[in-house]
Amino acid sequence: MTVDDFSIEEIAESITEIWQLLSKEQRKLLADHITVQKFKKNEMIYCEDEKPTHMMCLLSGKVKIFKDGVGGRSQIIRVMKPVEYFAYRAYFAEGYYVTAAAAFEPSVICMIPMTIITRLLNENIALCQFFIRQLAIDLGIADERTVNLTQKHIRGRLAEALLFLKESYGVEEDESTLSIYLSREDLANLSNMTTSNAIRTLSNFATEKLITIDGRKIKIIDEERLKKISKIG
Amino acid sequence: MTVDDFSIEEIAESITEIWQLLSKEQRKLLADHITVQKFKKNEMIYCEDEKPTHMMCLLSGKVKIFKDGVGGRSQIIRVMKPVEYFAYRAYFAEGYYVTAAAAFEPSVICMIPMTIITRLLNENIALCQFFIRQLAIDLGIADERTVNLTQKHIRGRLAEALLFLKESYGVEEDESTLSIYLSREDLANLSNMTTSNAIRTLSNFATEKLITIDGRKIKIIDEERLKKISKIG
DNA sequence: TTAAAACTGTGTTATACAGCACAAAATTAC
DNA sequence: GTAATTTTGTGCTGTATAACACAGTTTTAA
Repeated sequence: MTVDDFSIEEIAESITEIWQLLSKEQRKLLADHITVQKFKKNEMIYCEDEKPTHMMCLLSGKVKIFKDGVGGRSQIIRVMKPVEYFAYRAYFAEGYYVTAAAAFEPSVICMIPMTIITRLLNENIALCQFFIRQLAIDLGIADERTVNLTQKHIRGRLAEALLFLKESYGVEEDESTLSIYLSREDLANLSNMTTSNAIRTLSNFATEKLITIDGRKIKIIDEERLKKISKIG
Repeated sequence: MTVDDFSIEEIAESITEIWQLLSKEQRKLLADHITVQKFKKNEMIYCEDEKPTHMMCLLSGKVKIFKDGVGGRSQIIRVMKPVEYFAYRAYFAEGYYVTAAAAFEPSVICMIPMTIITRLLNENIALCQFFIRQLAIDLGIADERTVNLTQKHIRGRLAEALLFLKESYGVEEDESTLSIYLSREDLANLSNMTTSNAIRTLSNFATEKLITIDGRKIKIIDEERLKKISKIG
């Protein structure tokens, strides 16, 4: 049995965090309703104000969750890496999406109808608790982020964004080059600043030998000083 | 049977949203472990970095959830009114409080040990779903708020705060005076600005006949224009 | 292969907002 | 009831950061 080139075993392996919580029948129910979808670079996955129908699990690639604000300025709220779940909040809150999602890179996403999740939730306490934990963690991060984005200065915010990217997506074999290559604009949208200021501040960091930049490749040289800059704001 | 002057029936009536989800034995378990605590005006309820032990339900009074940021500047994250639940997020996320809570006014709070909640969660799906819903709603609000606080201008943020207070705590008999009397500093901390700017912008709003101010009493006169100011930022 | 579009970089200007100082008023404490 | 403290209000100054303009570079498309 396969779903769009992926065997159900492969998918189960990927979504093991949820899969292992389920009974045999529940797994069957899930397997029968899973679909897999591919997204090109920069393709939208879902849009703000849309009605949520599926929970998603990123199988491969990288995804941003963002929100368009005043004057077309976009704010990246969080980023997803494999294998993380997203797009379920709005359904649980019985509302519409307040964010949008797009692929940073070509991505493969596993889609599970929320109606199925709801059915499973009615008979599986462990699954309920999985979502409680996830939501609680994300809410804590959101509260932190609100204060950091509003109160820290530009250097602190950019330093934080770089460290955040390292933590989220890791580094290449050299142990210091960020594994994600973002445009300056995305970097700005992550750190709540204009593109010009992201460019300028990034150059300053390079001059100060905190990082090196080669196009979109960013190498973190002095993580300790970056942390300090991020902390003091 | 009473808990600090409150009969268990009175408390049950207050926390009905959770109470009605429970079986007879579960109610007994809860009732046996509930305590009630009173807080004076401005008294701290819990602090950042503390270990969470109890879920709380505000029975009467008004409470702010806030976070101290860079340079002692404090940001109000959300406000609670009776009968709302709070202080449970950190426990679910298996971490410490990332926020603090304090009483705006003399408040009475019902405390339920998280260990009891956890036990109940293991046997009560409806209760699980209650928390999933609450957390999902709060996360949506947090995401909205992040963008509003970072991107809107000062007037937009203050207008939003005033409307938010009206929505949260309602108005007095005259249908327009906000039922909560905040210091200019709290108003500033709610809207992410300095106290001086809160004062100034508030006066401007009064001059423009959007509101009237009499000490800490704020009367909303032109809600439509306020909404417009809040929306355009 | 060339044209078009998107991205990156830099300098200049404009401005929203913070920071500070100080006075008046209101509240709290003794 | 008087002093001390906190809160409110106002003006002035400084600065962080947005906004704009433009040029060079890279990527995409036809």
